[in-house]
Amino acid sequence: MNSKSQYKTKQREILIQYFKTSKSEHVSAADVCDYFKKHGETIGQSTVYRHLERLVDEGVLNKYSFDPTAPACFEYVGEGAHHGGTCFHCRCEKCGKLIHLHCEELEGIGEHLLKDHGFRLNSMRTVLYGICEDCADK
Amino acid sequence: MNSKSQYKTKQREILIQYFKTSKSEHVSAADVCDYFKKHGETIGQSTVYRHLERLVDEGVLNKYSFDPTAPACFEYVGEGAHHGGTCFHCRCEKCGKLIHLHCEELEGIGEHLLKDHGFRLNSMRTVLYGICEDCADK
DNA sequence: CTAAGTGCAAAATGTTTGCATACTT
DNA sequence: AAGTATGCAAACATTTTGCACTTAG
Repeated sequence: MNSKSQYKTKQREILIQYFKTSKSEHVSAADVCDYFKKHGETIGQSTVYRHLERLVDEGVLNKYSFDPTAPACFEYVGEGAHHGGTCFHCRCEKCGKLIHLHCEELEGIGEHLLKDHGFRLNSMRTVLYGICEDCADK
Repeated sequence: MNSKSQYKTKQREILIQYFKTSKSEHVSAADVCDYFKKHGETIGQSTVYRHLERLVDEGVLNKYSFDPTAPACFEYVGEGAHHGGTCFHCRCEKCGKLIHLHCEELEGIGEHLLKDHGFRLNSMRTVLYGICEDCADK
């Protein structure tokens, strides 16, 4: 967690601002690029990746990488309020939909794993696979 | 989970045999290719990927990926129902160790997900990531 | 004979890197 | 001026796809 010294640049400011105001929990590097374009600003993808990586290091963002195929996504977790608890992701094996879950009952399994199995769950990185409601109906 | 009809080909036989006898829990697509080469057999990478994907669908293999950068790994989990209850896998992010869990408490989350979130969990395919006891001590 | 499987090479995807230029301090 | 940051394009690594050929049934 080494927040290296850095300059205050336009790109960094906009990028952080975007995450702060973004409600989406699944922001990808491409999303960031699009956002800049839409607002008449420019940013190179390398810059995006470099910032994202650093912000994850700094603990400002969480990174979720599930599938090597799909793009990784990022979520703002900086000093703000945000969900106090663990966050889980469910991936539908049929349609590929990603579901973001904040659920108290699920949080219990983290504690359970630690107490009974000595395993410190990283919910950030864990994905629960299965079939979503929509696909199950078919 | 549709085990489509398929022909019995040399490639498929060797591939399955390899997984059955392989103790390694992290076999990548590249590993499979290497194995074939070492044994004087040939297999195209496309064929490898196509088989792997299908075998995962069939529940013969378990697939997990940590990093979008790194290759996905596969593990043989057998064809039959084997272990009676739900079986979860925990993967240590540090040492890569894979822990097999049979735990009633964890089985509850499958039901919970279905009831409260309409999500039909496939524990076969799900991997819980985190830090194992040994690594946490350091 | 037909449908499925195979292999090669090319394409697609997501991410990283090299390097010359521009910006912060 | 010194040290970062940026952006483009090229490089990378893994996985997927198009297509002609082969093989199992």
